[in-house]
Amino acid sequence: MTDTAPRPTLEAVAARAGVSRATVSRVVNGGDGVRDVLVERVRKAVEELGYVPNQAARSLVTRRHDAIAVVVAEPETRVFADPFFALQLRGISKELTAHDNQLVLLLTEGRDDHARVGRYLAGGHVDGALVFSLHLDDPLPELTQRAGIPTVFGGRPGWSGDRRDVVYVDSDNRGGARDAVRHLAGLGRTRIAHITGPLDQTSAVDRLDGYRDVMVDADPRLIAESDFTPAGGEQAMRELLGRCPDVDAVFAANDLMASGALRVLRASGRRVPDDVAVIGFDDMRPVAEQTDPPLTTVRQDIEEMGRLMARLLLRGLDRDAPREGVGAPQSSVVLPTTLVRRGSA
Amino acid sequence: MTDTAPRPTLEAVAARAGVSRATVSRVVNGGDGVRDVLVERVRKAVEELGYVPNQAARSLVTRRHDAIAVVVAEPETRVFADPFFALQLRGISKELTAHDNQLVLLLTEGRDDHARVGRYLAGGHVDGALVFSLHLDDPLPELTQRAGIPTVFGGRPGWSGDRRDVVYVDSDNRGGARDAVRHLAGLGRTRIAHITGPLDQTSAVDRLDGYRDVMVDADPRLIAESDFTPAGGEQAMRELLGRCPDVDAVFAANDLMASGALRVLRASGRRVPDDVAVIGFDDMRPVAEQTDPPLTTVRQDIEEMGRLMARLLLRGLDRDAPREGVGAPQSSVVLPTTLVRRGSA
DNA sequence: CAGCGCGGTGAGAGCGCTCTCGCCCCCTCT
DNA sequence: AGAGGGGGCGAGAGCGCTCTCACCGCGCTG
Repeated sequence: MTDTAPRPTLEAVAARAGVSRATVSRVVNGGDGVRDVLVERVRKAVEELGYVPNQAARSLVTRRHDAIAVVVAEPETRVFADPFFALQLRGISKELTAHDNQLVLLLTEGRDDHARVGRYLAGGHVDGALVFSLHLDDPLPELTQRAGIPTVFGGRPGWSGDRRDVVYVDSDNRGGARDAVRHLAGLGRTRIAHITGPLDQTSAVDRLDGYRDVMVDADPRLIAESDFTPAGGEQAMRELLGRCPDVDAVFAANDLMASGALRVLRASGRRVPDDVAVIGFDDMRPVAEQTDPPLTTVRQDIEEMGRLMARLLLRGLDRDAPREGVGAPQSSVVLPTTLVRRGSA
Repeated sequence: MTDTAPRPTLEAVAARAGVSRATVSRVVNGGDGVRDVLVERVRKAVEELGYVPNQAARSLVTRRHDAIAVVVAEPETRVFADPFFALQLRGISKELTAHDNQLVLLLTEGRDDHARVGRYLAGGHVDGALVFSLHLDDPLPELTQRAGIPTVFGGRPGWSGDRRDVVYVDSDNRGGARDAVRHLAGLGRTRIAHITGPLDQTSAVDRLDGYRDVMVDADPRLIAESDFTPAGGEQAMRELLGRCPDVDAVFAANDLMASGALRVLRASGRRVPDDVAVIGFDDMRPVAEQTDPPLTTVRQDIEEMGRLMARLLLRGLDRDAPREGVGAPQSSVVLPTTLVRRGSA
């Protein structure tokens, strides 16, 4: 933990190369309009001195930071504790890195933190924000809006229905759910139950809608509201079994709940998929592949979602484009899902 | 995505409050040595104008950034895809937030990225770094060292043996492993096998060492080298069963491998824990609780590790302390582990 | 051959903030 | 009551960079 040596400045490089600061600056930022001889000389000086531009000084004048905030609200840290978020983050990171942007991670817990995040975003530390806020009543979207900072959401924000300028990236939750339920129907199942996620999250709502799209007049008793956890899945499955002992298929809104359902089904003496077919959602490998039988599920390309979010945001920033294009809203993207067949259905 | 309105500057606040820039600055930074009347007036002006300090300008002169880099190397993104890393990140985030520091996340993939990270760290964007680099040959430690930036490692770095000034936070992998194996021995098991992680990671090595501490002259055939994945665990378990059909206990270096081993054991007709007792490591809930039977395992307080890393680093930065304390190496911390008994042993 | 244009370069003015000084005023001490 | 001291405040000099603008010299045109 040694103290850092005094870092060389532009001035120093200029002196060594025998040119002006302006020229060094030009070279460092691309070198257009500078004779090759000088470019070479400056490069050499930079190399020898180990010069690295001071980002603070640069930002001060350019008003750019080449940094993007990724905001994750506490409720999401559940999501965050599963690979879902990690993969998304990885996608984001890859894309940002490719464009020389830094990733500033903001995790929030509760109300106070929202204020803090708002202050941070408004503080002009970052050029844009990627926000994970899948809850209906989340204040985050409002917040970034007010901070006047370009934002792309991960997952459809709950209140976005009426706002045209909200940009988000989401999986086709509804379509994926439809595929799953259709697959079950195609298997000849008729008593198809659904275990929902928490209905204050758009993803859960959309999956339920997809289920309803296919099961147009489903017995309402075939729907059990749950919470995306394995324990919740067990609980919901027990309820379903109690209400409708004749259920012959279950579509759970995520793999975790499906795994819980699987256990309950087995404990009840039912065979999967023979007596009851089961489909999950997410394709969380560690879970889906380890269940018995392995879980048939709906896969979404999570890493791609992250990458896309970043891409959309950066494009929206549109830094080198004609002025009028700046901050122009991109349109949202909904990524397709695919059904992954394993043993459970 | 509206363009940001021109943000008010210190100057503007000063004008509105009828004081000098210096006074506003004083108030914004704590307000010592300013009369209450003025403090109040400035506060009001700040409020009305919605003033937020420009961090770039501030950093330019203070040479502080109140930002910490968290560096995760690609090989770790495996780890990263499990809750382990997410939790650690959460701990880090909490601690940093509490001290008004930002978290800049750097994920690296391959050699090129190392250069990039090196440049970034050297670029003076952050005040310190938290590095996850558990591999024996990892260049990252070297890198932060050269960048002259205070660093705390997550997990004992491979080459740290001879370096006194390396600070890290780790779990007591060796002790935890000892506890696990002792527990198995206490159960009366004598043919206790060990499935290792990849031995280029210190955590895997340490767990193996712990195993050996107890099984002083263990049959070498009872040790199978693996890779921390479920598939690897299956493979290793098959090998073990082939070599030593009489094995009556298995200590796997993580839960994922233990879950794989469990499956193989069951497939081989053995009963767990009756015929073969199994213990994992990590206490990755989603895995450990879902196996059949639920996995007995060694828990580490992951979030606390993260928090501790951040705390150690911030303390090392020691910004407000007497000059001589700055950058003083803190000592490393090794967190205790606890055995969590479930059904498998 | 004068004049124009243009690519290439340097000088210098900030960007918004912190921090050191020095000034002023008021309070205390003798 | 005068001198000395100290707390409170403002002036101003940068921090390291970018960017505009003016300048210089060249080759070209008329």
